Amino acid sequence: MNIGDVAARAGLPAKTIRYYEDIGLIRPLRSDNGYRAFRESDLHKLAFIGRARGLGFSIEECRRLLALYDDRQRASSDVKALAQTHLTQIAAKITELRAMEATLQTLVSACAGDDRPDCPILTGLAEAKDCCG
Amino acid sequence: MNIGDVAARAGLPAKTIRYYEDIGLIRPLRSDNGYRAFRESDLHKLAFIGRARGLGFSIEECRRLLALYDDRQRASSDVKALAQTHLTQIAAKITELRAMEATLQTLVSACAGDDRPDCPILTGLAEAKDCCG
DNA sequence: CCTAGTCCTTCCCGTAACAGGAAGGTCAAC
DNA sequence: GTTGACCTTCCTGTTACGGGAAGGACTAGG
Repeated sequence: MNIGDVAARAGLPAKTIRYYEDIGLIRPLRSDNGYRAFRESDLHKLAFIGRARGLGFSIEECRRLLALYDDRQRASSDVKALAQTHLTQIAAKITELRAMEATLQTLVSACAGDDRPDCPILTGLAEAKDCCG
Repeated sequence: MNIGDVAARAGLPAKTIRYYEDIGLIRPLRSDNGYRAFRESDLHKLAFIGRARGLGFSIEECRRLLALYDDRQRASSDVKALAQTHLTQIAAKITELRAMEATLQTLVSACAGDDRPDCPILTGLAEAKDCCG
């Protein structure tokens, strides 16, 4: 398989796949013409990475997940710990975003949004309030 | 005021303040010794930017917000539109994160997390399911 | 006056995870 | 044999700074 084929099948841009090879996530073979020659196992790994990335795992976390996946002796507790940590970070991010959303929604709701210059959003940003830490 | 003073008062690292000058967000004066000489108005702007960043506005959005703040002729609708757009993006990000959270939570809950190798998290990532698009 | 310590300056590299694009080799088809 | 679609490497740019080096400036103490 050439890179275009795996890109289509894994749902990843060719650029991304080359990048993953650069950083050592995958190690495709090479054809005589210099083209990357992907095996089914490479495609499988790329799909795995793509799904992990889709769940918000960083590249380094993906690397660890792949290592655990390859390790038949792993303990599921190791995988679970990794996932749980990530889950906690996601929850924290959601909390942070919701706080932003609430504050901003308050400011936006207070703004007339007409052609006059008075704007509670701007004054809210200009004045130190309890709003933003 | 030297940079250390504004940094303390605005709650921003000196590095960040220099960066903001680099990209033209602020234009402090210079003392004879070459030190940046900040006015109260510079401090005010920095605090404004700090709060806007705290609400998740990008640097370019902060630049526009500052321009609107400086423009006494602005229409509050312009400010509101900017904020509303950002609010929509925040909401979209929250939705995305919640989807990740739900999927990942399902996988984590299904994982025994013991010393055995069987792991639904890994198999979930390895198999194409409806889970991750 | 000298020195130590704390401030300030500029400059350059590194981050995460790629995207865009240039310059050029390869291959399949007409 | 010449398009056109593919592939290659390499280099730059992105966001919003942080770390740290090399060196000048200022303050307090002896």
